[in-house]
Amino acid sequence: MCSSLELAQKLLGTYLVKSDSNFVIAGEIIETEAYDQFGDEASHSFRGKTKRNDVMFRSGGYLYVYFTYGVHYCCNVSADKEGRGAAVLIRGLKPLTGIDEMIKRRYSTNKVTEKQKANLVNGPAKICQAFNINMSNNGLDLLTENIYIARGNLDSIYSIKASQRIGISKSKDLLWRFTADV
DNA sequence: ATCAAGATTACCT
DNA sequence: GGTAATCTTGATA
Repeated sequence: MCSSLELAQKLLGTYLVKSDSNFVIAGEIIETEAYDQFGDEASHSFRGKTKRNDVMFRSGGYLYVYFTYGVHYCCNVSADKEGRGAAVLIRGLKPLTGIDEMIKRRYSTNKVTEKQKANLVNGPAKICQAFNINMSNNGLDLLTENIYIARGNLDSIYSIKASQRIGISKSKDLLWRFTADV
């Protein structure tokens, strides 16, 4: 598996999919951030392996879920090789399938304003809420389980824009946030 | 044992 | 633009 920097860009345009018993929900990944063990003080893995960040140190393709601010879950895809603490935070999606289900989970109603619709999955914790991803999914193998990444329509190639990562205080200068521009 | 900070969000002015 | 909500982790003693 490639580095987190590389993976963060490769994931743009792919689909994050979760199949539950009665439905499938999916969104196209349009915003990501790379985190790495070395040279990146903002990374959970910067000070080495712990119980919490263990999944970051696995080889690429595992789901790393963490709980933060006492409220929110965020999900990442582990990157790089075994022993290297690297991952990509999924920050933004374009809703594709199972939108009603996402709305229900986010707003516990099926009637929403345009504004709410626009804010459905445009943040890492919002995605976890809409997909019902939590610590029980931490360490899940994205190759064999009910949450996975699907290759999208290759026609939809965006220009990739790099920028500063959101919500961090250290290593702010790194341009490791990637967005898909139409 | 204690404590500060946190890869966020929603709601307020 | 500011802030409360809310709790776990990791660092320090």
